[in-house]
Amino acid sequence: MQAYLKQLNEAQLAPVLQKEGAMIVIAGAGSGKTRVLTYRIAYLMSQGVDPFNILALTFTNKAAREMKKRISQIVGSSEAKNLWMGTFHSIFAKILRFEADKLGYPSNFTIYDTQDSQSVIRSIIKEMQLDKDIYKYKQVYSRISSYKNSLITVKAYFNNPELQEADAMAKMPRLGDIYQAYVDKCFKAGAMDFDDLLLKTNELLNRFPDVLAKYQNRFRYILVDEYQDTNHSQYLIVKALSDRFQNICVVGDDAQSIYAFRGANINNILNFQKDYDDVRVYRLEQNYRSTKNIVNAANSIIEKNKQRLEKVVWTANDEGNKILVNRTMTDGDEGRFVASSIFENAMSHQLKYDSFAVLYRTNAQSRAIEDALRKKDIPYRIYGGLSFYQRKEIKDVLAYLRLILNPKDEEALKRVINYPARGIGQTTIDRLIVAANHYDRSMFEVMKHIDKIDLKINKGTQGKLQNFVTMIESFQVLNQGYDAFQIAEHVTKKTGLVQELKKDGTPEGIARIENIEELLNGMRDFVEEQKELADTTGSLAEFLEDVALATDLDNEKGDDNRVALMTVHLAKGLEFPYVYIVGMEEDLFPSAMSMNTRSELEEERRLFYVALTRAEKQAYLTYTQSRYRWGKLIDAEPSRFIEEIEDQFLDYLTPITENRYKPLIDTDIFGEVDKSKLRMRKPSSGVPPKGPTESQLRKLRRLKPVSSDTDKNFDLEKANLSEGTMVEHVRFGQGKILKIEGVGADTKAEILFENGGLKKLLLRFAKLKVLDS
DNA sequence: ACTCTCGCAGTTTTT
DNA sequence: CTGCGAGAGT
Repeated sequence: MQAYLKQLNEAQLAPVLQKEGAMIVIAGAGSGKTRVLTYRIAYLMSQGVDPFNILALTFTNKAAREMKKRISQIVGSSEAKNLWMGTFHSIFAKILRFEADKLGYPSNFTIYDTQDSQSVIRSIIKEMQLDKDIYKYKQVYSRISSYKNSLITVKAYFNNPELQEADAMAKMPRLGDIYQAYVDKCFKAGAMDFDDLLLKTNELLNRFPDVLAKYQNRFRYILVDEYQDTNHSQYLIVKALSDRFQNICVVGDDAQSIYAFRGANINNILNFQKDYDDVRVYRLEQNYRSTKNIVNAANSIIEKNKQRLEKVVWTANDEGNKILVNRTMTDGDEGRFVASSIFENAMSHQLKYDSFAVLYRTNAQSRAIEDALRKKDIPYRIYGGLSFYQRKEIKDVLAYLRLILNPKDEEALKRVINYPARGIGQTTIDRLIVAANHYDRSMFEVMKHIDKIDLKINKGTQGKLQNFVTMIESFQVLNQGYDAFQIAEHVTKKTGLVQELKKDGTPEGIARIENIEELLNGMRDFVEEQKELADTTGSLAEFLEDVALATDLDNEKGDDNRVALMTVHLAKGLEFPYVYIVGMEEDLFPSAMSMNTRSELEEERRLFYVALTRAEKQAYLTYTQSRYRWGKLIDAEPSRFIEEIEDQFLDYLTPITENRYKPLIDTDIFGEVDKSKLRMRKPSSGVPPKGPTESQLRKLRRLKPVSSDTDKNFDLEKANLSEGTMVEHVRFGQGKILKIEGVGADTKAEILFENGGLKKLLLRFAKLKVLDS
C-alpha cells in the first residue's frame, strides 16, 4: 500500500480507494476533504489512470494550484502536469477558446468582468431611453445573470410568459429586450461574461454530440470540490460530461453553502443521490482543525437550520477556550479592541501575525480595522474588496492590452479611446456607435474606414481617429513577436498613460503610477514563470486570461507574516489559529438584505458557521453599539447569531446587553424600566416586525417555558413560580427568585443569578425554566 | 468639444 | 465617505 494512504483515517480512505462509480463525500468543516481529493487523484494515477483523463474542478485557482503541487510531490511533477485542474470558469474558458469557431466566436474572445457587463447594460438602458431609476443597471444585470445560470436564454425567456410577467410586475416589462440587446452586444464585441463561460459550454455540449463525446471520453474521471456551491449551469455541465463513464466524485458540505446569491443551488448536493445510479455516500465527520468548544458551538448554530443533510461533526481535539464575546461603543473601538487583542495574543503566546484573521460580512468594514492595526504597527493584508485588477489605472492599461487581442472589444475601446485625452469626444463616440449598429460592424472597423463613410465627423477628428487606429495596429504587430511584459511596457509609454499621471502630481497620481509599475512587475514575473513551463510562452493572451479569472486569493505572496483581513466568503476553505469575527450585529450579520425569507436567513447562518469553523484555537465575536454607515452614526444591536450559540460555549468580556430578539425588559438599580431597551425595529428597514424567530422557538421548546408567548395574561399559579423558586434563564443561567411583585401582565420577579447578578424581569417576557431539584 | 464641479445615490457576499 | 453622471464653463 502506498505510504501516503497511511495518513488517512478509515472514513477518508474509503472514497479514496473506490476507483469507479458515482460517489458523494459529505465532508464536515475541517474534516480533511482536500486531503481526500488529493489522495484520490494520486491513487487513481497509481492505478494506471492517465492524468489526461482526470478532470478536477475546484472553487478557486489557488485551491487547484495547491492540490496540484501536493499531487506532484506524490506522483512526480511530469505526471501531475497533465491533470486538468482548475475552476469551472478557467477550465471551460480554455475549452471554449479551442472550440470557439463552432459557436461563432473568435478564439481570442474577451472575458467581460462584472464591471464591463454592467457598463454594457448601462449603455443599453440609456440607448433604449428607459428610466434609469426604474431599470437599475445592477438589478438588471443580476436578473440576466440568474437567467443565464438557469440556462434561460433570450429565446427561452420569450417563450416563458411567467418570467415576463414577473419582470413586468417588477415594473421592468422591457427586461427581455435589454437581455436581447445585451447578448447581441457581447456577441458583436467578441466577448463572453462570466456566466457565458458556463452557458456557452452547455450550448457547445448540447449542440455538438461529437464534441460532447470527445470530452466525455477525455474526462473519464471527474472530481468536483465544493459541490454545494455549484449552480444549475455547472450542474448540467458535470452531468453531461460524466454521463458516459459515471466516474464522478463530488465533495461538499451542505452546511457551508454560501453562494445561493449567485445562483448556487443547494439541491445539487441534496439530490445528488437521485442523479446517478448506485451512488455511494461517504461521510467525513471528524474535525481535525478546531477545539471541542469551537466545533460544538458551531454545531449548536447550524442545527437551527431546517434544510440540511444529517451529519455529526465531532473532534478528538482539546476542549480549548470558550468563544470570547466583546462589545464596544463604536466601530472605531471595535477596531482598537481587535488590534490590541491581536497584539497581546501575539506577545503572550509568541505567535506570528499570520496566525490571525479578521473576518467581516462586508468589505466596507475593513477600514476601521485597518486604521487600528496601522496605528499599532501591526502588519496586515487585505484580501478582496477593490481588487488590484479593478483599479482604474490598471483597468486602463488592461483595456489597451485587450484591444490588441480583440479590437472588437467595445468596453475596452470606450474606456481608452479618449484617455489620455486626445480630442475624441462623446459626440464622436455616439456617431461611431450609431454607424457601427447601422453597418453591423464593430466600432473599431468603422474607425478603420472612417474616410470612406460620411459620418459628419470633421476632418480633424477623423485624423485623430485614424491615429488611434494606427497606434493599436502597431501594438498588434508587436504582439506577433514579443511577450506580455514587453508589450505592456511599450503600451504604457506609447499611449502616454504614465505621463498623464505624472502631470497630475497628486499623491493619488503617484500611487497610481506605482500601481502600474507593480502591474508591469507582476507581468514580468508571470512571463518568467510561464516560460519555465513547456506548453506556455508568456504571451499577452495567456496573461489576460489569467487576469480575467484570477481571484484575489490567487495573488497571495509566499509566507509573509501578516494578519489577514477578508470577508467571510473569501475565508471559506482557509483556517487560522485565531479568528476575530467582527460586526456581529443585526442588519449587518445577518445582513439586512437577507432577512426576508427563511432560506436567506439560513444562508446567513451557514455563513456564520463557515466563519466560526475557520478558527483552530480561539474565536472572538465582536459587536458595537453604534457604527458609521454612509458617514452617519447608526445604532446597532447585537446579532441574533450570538445568542443562538449555546451559552456554555461563550465567555463575555463585557456585560451582556439585550436586544429586541430577547424580549426581556431590564430594569436599572432603581427598578425603572430602561426605555431604550424597548426600542422597536427601525422603520427605515422597511420590514414589518416579526414574531419570534425559529431559533427562539426551539429554545423555548427546549426550556419548557412557563409563558410561551407574550400575551397579556400571565398566570403565576400556572407558571408554578413563587419566591424562593430556583429557575434557569436562557442567558443569565441559574438563579433564585427573591421577590415577586405586580399582577397579571405586570408581574415582575427579582432574581439573583449566579453569574448575572440581580435582575428584575417581567415574567410574561422572561423565559424561565423551573428547576425541580 | 473637453474639463471641472456639483449633486445624488448607494453597501451584501464573487467567479 | 465615495464614485458616478449630469450640467455649465472655456
